[in-house]
Amino acid sequence: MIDYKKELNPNQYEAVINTQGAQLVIAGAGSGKTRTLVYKVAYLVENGLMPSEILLLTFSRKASQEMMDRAAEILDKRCMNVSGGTFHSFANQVLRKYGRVLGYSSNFSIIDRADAEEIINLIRGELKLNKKERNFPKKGTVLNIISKSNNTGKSFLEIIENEYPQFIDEEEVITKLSSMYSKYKQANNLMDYDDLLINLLKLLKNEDVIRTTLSDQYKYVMVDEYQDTNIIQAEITCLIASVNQNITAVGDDAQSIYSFRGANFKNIMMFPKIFKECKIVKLEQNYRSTQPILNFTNEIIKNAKEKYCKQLYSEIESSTLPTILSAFDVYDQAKIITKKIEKFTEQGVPLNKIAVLFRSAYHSNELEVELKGNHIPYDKYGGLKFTESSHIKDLVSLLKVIHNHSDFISWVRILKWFPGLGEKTAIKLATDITTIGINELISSKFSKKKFYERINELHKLIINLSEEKDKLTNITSKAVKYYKGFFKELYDDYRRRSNDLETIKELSDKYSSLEVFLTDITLDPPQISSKQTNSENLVLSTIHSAKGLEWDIVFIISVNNGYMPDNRSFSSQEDLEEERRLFYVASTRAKNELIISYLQTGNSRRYSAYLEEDATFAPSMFLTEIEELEEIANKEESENSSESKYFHKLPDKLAEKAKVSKKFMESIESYFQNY
DNA sequence: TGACGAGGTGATTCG
DNA sequence: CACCTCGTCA
Repeated sequence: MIDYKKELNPNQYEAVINTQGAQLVIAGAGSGKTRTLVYKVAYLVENGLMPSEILLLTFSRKASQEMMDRAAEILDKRCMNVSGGTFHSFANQVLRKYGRVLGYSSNFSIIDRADAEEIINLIRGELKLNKKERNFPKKGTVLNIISKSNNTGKSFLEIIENEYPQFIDEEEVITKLSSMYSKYKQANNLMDYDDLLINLLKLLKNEDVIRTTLSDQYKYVMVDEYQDTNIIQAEITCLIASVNQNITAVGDDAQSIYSFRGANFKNIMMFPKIFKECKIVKLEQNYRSTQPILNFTNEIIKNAKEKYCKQLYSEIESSTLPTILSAFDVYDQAKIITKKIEKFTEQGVPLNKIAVLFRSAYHSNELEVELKGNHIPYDKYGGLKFTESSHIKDLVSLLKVIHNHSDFISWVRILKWFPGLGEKTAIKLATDITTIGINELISSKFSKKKFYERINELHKLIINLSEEKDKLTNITSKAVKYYKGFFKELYDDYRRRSNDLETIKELSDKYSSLEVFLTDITLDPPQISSKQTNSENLVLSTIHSAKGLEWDIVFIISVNNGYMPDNRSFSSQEDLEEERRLFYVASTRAKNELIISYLQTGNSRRYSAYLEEDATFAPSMFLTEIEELEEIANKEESENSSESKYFHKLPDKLAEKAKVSKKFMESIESYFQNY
């Protein structure tokens, strides 16, 4: 028996024991949101619900797994069997079962972003849109437009007008391309990430039997991170709860950071309107950070243009203020941060209690070099995933072809391994293979004699491996062995990459079905390449990937205009507001110490396109706009050499002289050009 | 016509 | 690091 009243504060307690009808929990950063959900799972199970009758939808698979583990710890093992996962993985489960209704067979494949881009590229080539005279959007851009339209319900025209006005004349062609893309996926039994959600919604909307069956099964529905759901997910949520209407949505409007994926925190505001008599509970006490850190984070969010009143407070006192330090440049910053980390470890702080956060994955490049040089082990989250590196995509393509012999995109990729066989020939051969069939191709008319032997050999291997019924590692091992025959020719740095091939073998070890393995690595791509990652290491992470996590000491680096906020966000107020929330999320990860660093010098070209011409490289507006900064944070200059005296902003008295100097420089430019 | 290496460039963020 | 473009060669 768990004493819920003792374990939880009054608001958390209320959120847990209220199990009838709809409930919205507005949970500020660090307010024990996860704890509340964990206890709620336990409470529901303890009070007689079958674990399978509870649906727990979370933002990442890891998050739901963790919650179930913790619930199992405080109650018992039954909590492990709660239904749950991400919206995407839930959609996958449902569609494997009922996808037939929509014309998919149950063994449909899920394509990742790279596959989707390849298909777009292919169609673009077919439509002869890749001519360089024509300034047609790149494949990634096309996919962004399509995906945004899917996830927001906005028309292509609207999106192009707002975000890509230079392509306004291409709207018609993009529409054409998009419909060909859909047809391609249908014809090949493929779904992309958006299709999973769209198709699930379609099922729930159009099929009364399926909707009723499912929503009857789930007696209680819980959705975490509701501020980061998009309109499709919100509708799915409502329909899945439509029979019993017992539902808890948890979220924080101040932490909405996924609008690029169509997330809309207005879902939170809509929720109580959709479910009548919805109870609203606010969790405002922060159990994570010290009061000085909260003073700082409250200031960040205070400047938000659209906000919903909520003032976080903490009972954790501390005399340590957040630190703001300025570094000369990225290299200087890398050195300073590394030194500080070393100092902390000397004081006995374990490395895994420290994290370095940044806006974009590549912002940590220089720091990573410095850390390696000083033998500080780290794990990096965010950015390129393991499965997105090109040698892993190679290998996975082979596995995909073994699973589905007419996977066109993967065939193209594999065929290009053969020396002398490029894009065009690969497309021709792959077309033949997937239309005529490889058996027929091999046995009869084969136009490209040159490659006959090699393709025949490859074909035999594929047939062989797709009949392999034993262990999945047998398949992956043989696939790796075959691939290694090309590997060294394909990559100069094959040594560095070669470990990853072993990792794929190890990853596949846990699986018995190739289909499940391929689905899993697409829906939940492993982040880190070295499998021996352990929790002892320092954490480097993008802010997005740090969501929901916490560390004793948090560094946020490169907090400059152009980096944080990212240069692209300067074009719209809304994007800028999201960047602010991002900075807020980053800062609220810190428990005891928050250290923010900005650069004095850098590449102002990064964002000058969006600002007035003479914009200088400057600390983030999110720092400079805080008026009481001096009182709530300590400032530190880089101790590094005399370089640190560099001014990031030209003193007024030098402005006139700077003009003279610049003019002179420009006047002599031609001499040197013609030199 | 197609393959392919060299060289430049510019980087969101995630399922 | 991945993508794009360009020049060269078969």
